Amino acid sequence: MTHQLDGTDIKILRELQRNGRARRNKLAEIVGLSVPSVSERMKKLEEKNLIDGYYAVLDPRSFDIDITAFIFVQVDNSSFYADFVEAAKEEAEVLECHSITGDGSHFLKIRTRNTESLERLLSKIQTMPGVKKTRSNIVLSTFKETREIPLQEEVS
Amino acid sequence: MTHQLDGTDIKILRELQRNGRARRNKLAEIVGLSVPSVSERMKKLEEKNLIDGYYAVLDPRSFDIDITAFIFVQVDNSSFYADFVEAAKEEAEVLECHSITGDGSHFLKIRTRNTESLERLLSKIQTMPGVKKTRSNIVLSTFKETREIPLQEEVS
DNA sequence: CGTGAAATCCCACCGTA
DNA sequence: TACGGTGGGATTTCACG
Repeated sequence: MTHQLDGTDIKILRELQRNGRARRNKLAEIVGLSVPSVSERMKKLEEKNLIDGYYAVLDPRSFDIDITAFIFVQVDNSSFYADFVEAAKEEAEVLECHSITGDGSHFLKIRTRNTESLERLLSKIQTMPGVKKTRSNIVLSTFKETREIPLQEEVS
Repeated sequence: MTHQLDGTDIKILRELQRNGRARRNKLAEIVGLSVPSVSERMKKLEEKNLIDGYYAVLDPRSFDIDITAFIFVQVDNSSFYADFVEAAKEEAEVLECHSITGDGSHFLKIRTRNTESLERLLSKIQTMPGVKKTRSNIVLSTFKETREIPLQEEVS
C-alpha cells in the first residue's frame, strides 16, 4: 500500500504535520513550486485519504484538565468487546481506545479534570459491558506528546 | 487559572478542534457573529496560549507504519531521568513520553514500521541512560484516537 | 504535471457604535 | 465587544506548454 509520493509531497506533508494552517503560498515557497501546483497536490493527498484531518490542539491545563491517565481494562468475554468499545468511544474523556496484547484486553488514554472526575470515570468504565477489572497509571509529567509520524522519501 | 470564555469562544474552539483549517467566515456563520469579531476572538484565544498548535494528522497505515505500542520503562535512578527523557524525546518514533505512577517510572507511546524496526527501537531504548527494564504492549486495533478535550461553558 | 494571469474569496485594518 | 467597508493577500479557475 505504498503510494506514489515524491519528495515534494513528503515536504508538504511534513510541513502540514507541524503547521496545519500553513498557507499554500508558504508551502509553495518551501517546495519551490507555484501555488496552483501545491493546491493540486494537496487535493490529491486528501483524496488518497493520507490526511486524517486538521486539528487545533488545546492546552489541557489551561482548561483545568489536570489529569492524564492510562487504563488497562480486562474485558471478560470477547463477546462483550464490541459493546465495550462502543461505550468507551462515546465517553468524551476517553481520548484513545485500543485493543492490545498482554495483560488486559483493552487500553485507554483518558483526560479528566481532577481526582473526583477521575473516580467518576473509573466507576463508569467498570460498569461498561464485560469489564472485569482495571488498572490505572496516572501521568505525573508529560515531556512529549505528538502525532507526527516520521516521513522519508519512499524507496519504491 | 480559569479564563473568561463565553459560549461563543467555546463554540469556536470546539469547531477548531474538529476542523483546524476552518475559515473565519465559516466560524462566523456557526457562532452567529461577523467575521471581524471572530478574528478578534481568535487572536485573543491565541494570545492566551489556549491553543497549543494546529496540526495535520496523517493516517499511519497509509505510510506502512503498522505498529503502535505502549512501553513501560523502568529508569533505575532518578539522576538519570532528565537524560533519559532527552534521549526519548529525540526519537522520532516515540510519539509520547510521560513519567507515571505505578510500575515503571516512564511510559512511551511509539509508532514504527514493522516488527524489525520495533526490535531496533526497543534495543535503542534499552540502552538509554538508566534504563533497567521495559515492558511492551502492542496495539492490535485502534478504535478511537483523538486529542480533543471536552469543552463546556465554564461555571465562573 | 507544470505555469502565469484573472476572478473570486478571505481577512486585517480601520473608524464607529 | 460588536459592526461594515475597504485594500491587499490568498485561493481557485483556466488556458496553455
